[in-house]
Amino acid sequence: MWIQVRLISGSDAVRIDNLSKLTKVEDLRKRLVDPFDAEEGHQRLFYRGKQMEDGYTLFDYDVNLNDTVQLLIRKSKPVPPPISPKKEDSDHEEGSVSSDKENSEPKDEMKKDVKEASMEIEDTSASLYKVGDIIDARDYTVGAWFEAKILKIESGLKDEIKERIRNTSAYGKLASKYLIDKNEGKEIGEKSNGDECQALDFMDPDGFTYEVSFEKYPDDVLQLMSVEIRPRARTLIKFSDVEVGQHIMANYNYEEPKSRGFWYDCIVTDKKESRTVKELVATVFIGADLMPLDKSQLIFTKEIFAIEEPGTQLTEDDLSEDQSSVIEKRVSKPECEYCNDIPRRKCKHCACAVCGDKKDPEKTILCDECNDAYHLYCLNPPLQTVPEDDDWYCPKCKNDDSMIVKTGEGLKHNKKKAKMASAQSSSSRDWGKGMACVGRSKVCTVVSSNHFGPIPGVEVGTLWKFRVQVSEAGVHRPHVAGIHGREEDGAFSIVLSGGYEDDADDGEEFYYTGSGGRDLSGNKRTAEQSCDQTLTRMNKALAKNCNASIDAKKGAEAKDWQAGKPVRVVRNCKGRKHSQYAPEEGNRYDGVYKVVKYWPEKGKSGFLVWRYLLRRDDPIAAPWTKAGKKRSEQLGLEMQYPDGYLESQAEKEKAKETEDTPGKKKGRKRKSEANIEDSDTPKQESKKAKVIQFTLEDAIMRLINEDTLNKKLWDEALAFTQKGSKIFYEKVEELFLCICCQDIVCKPLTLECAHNICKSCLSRSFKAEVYSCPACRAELDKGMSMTTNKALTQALNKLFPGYENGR
DNA sequence: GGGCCCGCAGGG
DNA sequence: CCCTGCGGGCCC
Repeated sequence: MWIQVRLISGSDAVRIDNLSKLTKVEDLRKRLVDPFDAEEGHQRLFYRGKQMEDGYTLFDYDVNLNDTVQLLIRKSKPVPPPISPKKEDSDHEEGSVSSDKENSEPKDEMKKDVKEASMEIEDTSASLYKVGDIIDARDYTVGAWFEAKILKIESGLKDEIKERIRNTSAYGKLASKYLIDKNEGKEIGEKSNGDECQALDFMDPDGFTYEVSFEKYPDDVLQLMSVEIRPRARTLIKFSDVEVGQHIMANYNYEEPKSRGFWYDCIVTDKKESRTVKELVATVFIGADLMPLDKSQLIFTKEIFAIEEPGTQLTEDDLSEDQSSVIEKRVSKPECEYCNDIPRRKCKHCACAVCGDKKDPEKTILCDECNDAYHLYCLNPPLQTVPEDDDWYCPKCKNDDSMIVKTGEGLKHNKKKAKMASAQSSSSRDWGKGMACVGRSKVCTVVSSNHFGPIPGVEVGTLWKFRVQVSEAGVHRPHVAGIHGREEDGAFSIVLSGGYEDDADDGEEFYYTGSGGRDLSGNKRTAEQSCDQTLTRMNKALAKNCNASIDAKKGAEAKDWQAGKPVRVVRNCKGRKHSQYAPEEGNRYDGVYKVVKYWPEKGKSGFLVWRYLLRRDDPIAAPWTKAGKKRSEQLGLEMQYPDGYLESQAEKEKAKETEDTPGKKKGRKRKSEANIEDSDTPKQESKKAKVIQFTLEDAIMRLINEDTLNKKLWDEALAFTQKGSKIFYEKVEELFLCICCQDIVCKPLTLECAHNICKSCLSRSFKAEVYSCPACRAELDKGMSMTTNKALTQALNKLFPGYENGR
C-alpha cells in the first residue's frame, strides 16, 4: 500500500510505499524524515482534518491506498512550553527551577503586559465593541465562528488567554503565512518567530478581554481577545463576485466534506465557473491551531460571507428595530445528522436507542461509554430510577470493557470496527499492503454498468494482474463476486476462477456453477458449500441470458442458443488447477459467450447447486488459439499492472536486499537486479510497435462518413486506428467530449462553430438566457433549431453501445 | 499449503 | 439501508 504525503504549504507530494494498514503513526513519521528533512518530533500529520497521534495505526484513521496525508513541519520546539506560572507564583521562590532561558523570556513579557493592563482597569471606551453587540465569536477548540453576544469587556488580556496563546502557535502561523496585510495590501513574508508572544504582538489584539456567550449555547461562556470576535457576518457574496485569494467565511465539514458543518475562515484558492459547474476550492482554517487545510472544496457556494470590519457591528438596539432583514441567519451543522434535530422525527442516534422517541428526556439515561441514550423503561430489564452513584453502561458496551479503545480525537467507538473479527481475537496479523482491499481508482464510463457485450476498446486477450483492474476496465465490475448481473436484466459478465471443482472447461465451452449456499459468517468471502443454492440474485441473472423462459425448478435449455444475451467471460489464473485454458498469470478477457442451458444438480458437497453450460460466440479468435495468439502479439497485449505497482514492488525488493546480510548472497542480488530490469522492459515497446491496424466495421464507417459536419474530427480520430482500438476509442472520447457535462456528447448538436454539445446541456444554457457556444462563446441565435446530429448520434451509439443509458 | 479475514462494489 | 461475494496477502 502506498499513500501520498503532502507538505501543507506546498503542492509537492511524496509517495510512501510499502505501508500496511497496521503501520503506526510513529513509523510513518520515520519514513518522512528523509524526504521532507523534518525530524520526527517536528512533524504534525493530518488526515481528513484529524491530527494523527502516535500509537494509532493508519487503519484507526481510515487511511487508504493512494490517500493524501498532510504534513506540517513546525519550526518551534516540538513540545509546547510549559504553562507559565501565575504572577503570584513567580514572586514566591518556592519550587522555581526555571533556569530554562526559553521559559523565562516570555514570562517576563507576560509580567509587563499584566502591569500595563492593571493601570487602566476600568476604561473600556477605547474598544470598538460594546456589551450587547451582535457579533460572531470563534470557538477556540473548533476554530469556527458562531453567533455570539458580548457579556462583559475588561481591560487587559486575562492570563487564561495568554496561556492559551502560549499553547498554540496558531496565530503566528495564520498571520505569517496566509493573511494579507490589511494596510499594505500585500502578502506578509514569513515571520520566523515560533514565539507565541511575538505572535501575540503581531496579531495586535486591542488589549481587552471579551467575555462572550454563544447564542445557541448560552451556558458556554468564553474569554476571548479582540481578534477572536468580529461583527456578525451579514454580507453574502455572490458566487460570481468571489475572487481567488479572497478571505471569506464559509461552511465546511472536515469530517464529512460533503455535509454541512461549521463556519470557518477560508482563503479562496481556486474557482471554476460555468453554467453547470460552480466550484470553490479554498484553504480552510480549522481547529484549535487554525490548521490550514488546503484544497478543500466548499460546497455551499451560495453561502459565502464577507468578513466584516470591527466597529461596523450592529448593536442590540439595531436588532430590535428590524430584526429579520439585517441579519442573515446562518445554518450550521445540526446536532444530529440523522434526524436534523427535527423534534417529531424518531431517531435512534440522538434519542432513545431502542424506540427512537424523543419524549421523556428526564427518564432517559446516557451510556457513559458510547453516549447513546436509553429510556429507563426501554431497557431490558427496565430501570426504575437513574443510578446515582457510578457510571452506567448500555447493553452494548457493558460486556466488553476489555476492548474499549482509549481515544484520540475522532477515534471514538466505531461500531463497525468493533464488530470485526480482529477486534475479538488478539491476532496481530498485518494486512493492507496488497491489492485485495483497495478501491477503484478509475471507473469505466464508456458504457453503462448494465451493458451487455464487449467493452469498446478492450480487446479479446487483454490481461490484468488484479481483479480490481478488471473492474476499472468495466469488463467485470464486482470486486470479488464471480457473476455480475441483475435479476431482471441478466448477467453481464462472469469470472472463471476455479472456485468450483466441477467446472469443466474446454475453452469453447465450459460449465459454470452459481453462487450462494455458503456460510460466510466470520467475515469470509468464500467458504465450503453448506446449503442449497437458489435461482435468485446472480444465479437468476445468469439464467436470464439463456434463450428460454425462466424455470426455477428444473432449469431450461435454449432453443436457439446464439439468440441469448452475451456474457463477457474472464478467466483467472486460479482456474489453472482444472483448466488448461486459464491464463498463467492474472485475469484475461476471452470474449463473449452465451448460456446454452442451466439446471440444478447435487454438487460434490451434496447440496443443490445451479449449473450452467456456456458456449463461445465471439467473432474474434480465442486467445489460446493460433490465430488468437498471433493477434495478441500483433496488438502488443501485455500484462497490465496498477499504476505504481511495479515501482512499489521493486522498492520492496530493494528493501529486502538491504535487510539481508551482505556477503555470500551475491548471486541472489544479481538475480534480483535482473528482475528489476525485467520489469522495466515493457516500457521499451517500440520494438513491438508493429500493432496491427484496427479496422472498423463497415456499418460504422458508413455512419462516420455520413457525419460530414464533423469530418475533421473523425479524420483526426481515424488516424489513431493504427495505434490499436484502445487508443482509437480514447481519442474518440476526447474529441467528442461535451464541454459542459464532461461526458461523451449525448443527443449532440453540432454548432456552426463546429463544436458538439449535448442537446440537454445547450438547452440548460438557453434557459439561463446564455446564447453562446459553451466552448468558444460564439454567438448563437435564440431561435436556432435544436435538431440533433443524427449521423453522429448513430455513429457514437455504434461505437459505445448503450452509452446514453441513464442520461 | 491451507486457513484467516479485511474493504469495496454491487444489487435489492 | 443490508446482504453478498470464484480477492489477495499474511501467518502458521
